[in-house]
Amino acid sequence: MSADRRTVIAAQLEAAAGVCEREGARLTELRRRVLGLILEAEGPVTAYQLLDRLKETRKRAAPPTIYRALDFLISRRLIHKLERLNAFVPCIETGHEHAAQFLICRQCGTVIEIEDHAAADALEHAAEREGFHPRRAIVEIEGTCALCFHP
Amino acid sequence: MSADRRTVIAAQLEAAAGVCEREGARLTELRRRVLGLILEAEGPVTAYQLLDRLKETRKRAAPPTIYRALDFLISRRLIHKLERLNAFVPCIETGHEHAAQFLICRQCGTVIEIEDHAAADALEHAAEREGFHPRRAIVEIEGTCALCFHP
DNA sequence: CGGCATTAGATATATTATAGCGTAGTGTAG
DNA sequence: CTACACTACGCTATAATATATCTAATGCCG
Repeated sequence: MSADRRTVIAAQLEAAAGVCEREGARLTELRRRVLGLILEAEGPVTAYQLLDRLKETRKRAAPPTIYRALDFLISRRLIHKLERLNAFVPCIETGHEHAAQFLICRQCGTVIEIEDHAAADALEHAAEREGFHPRRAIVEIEGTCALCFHP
Repeated sequence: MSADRRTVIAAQLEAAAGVCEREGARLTELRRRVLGLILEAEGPVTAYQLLDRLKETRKRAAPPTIYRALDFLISRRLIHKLERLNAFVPCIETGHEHAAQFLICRQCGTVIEIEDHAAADALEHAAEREGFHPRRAIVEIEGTCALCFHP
């Protein structure tokens, strides 16, 4: 990993620590380490991939270790779960409520997070027209990314 | 189950048979039975729930039996998979390509399928602005349905 | 009928996720 | 400072979801 990338990740971890502190949540060593592993990953990473990596430095880690850390990080909006992939990625907008939408490339597996308010609003209105009170929208669009697309 | 409901389900099965025949796909006895079980269910139903029900009449059914039938039904657009729930529901618009969006009530578990073109278009445009070529959008909105909502 | 493709049976195993209970650390009211 | 409540974590087991692989049966088409 480049020095630049390490610096960026360190800054993201500090930002996460700030978010947690302001909200009275404890970003423990374990949780910070798991968040670090997700930030280091090049793309979506599964719970058991994280577990394998975590075990390199924390031999006694078991599935609940990872799932509890993931639950915490999701509850603090520091990461997202991609339901389609059963995998996890960092939030682009650390620690804030935001409308998240994901573009998943079927060729290369790359995932791009976007935040499109027009689409989010349209979905909210569509739900409300049914008398439904939306709390969270899962939006995962599968297709081909710009780099993989050859017409 | 009411006689009315049985009639409706029989009609839905016939419609599915028609769709398959027109497309040269084989709605075998097994696949028809699994689709029937999904139509009979009051709400989303998991693969293993289906397997248990299927076993009542087909003792030798095993997980691959169900998963293969589900894959077929999804490929023919006769059912949807809800990624958030790992569960399956019938399509409202049997056998046609359509923009499907789901409203999932956290209180009662009811799932409502809607088809909102404004939201679907907004998502498509958002994806295309990233140079992405969307093929399928997974949209599952969690919240509270009209019946469960008490302000 | 014979050959090919599709479907289904059968067994095993992989992958993803949670339950339940005990222990240790942390903050805090008394 | 200490007893209590609370949270986090360790640990073991197990549940729930899904797929791989090989073989047998079935249907289709020439």
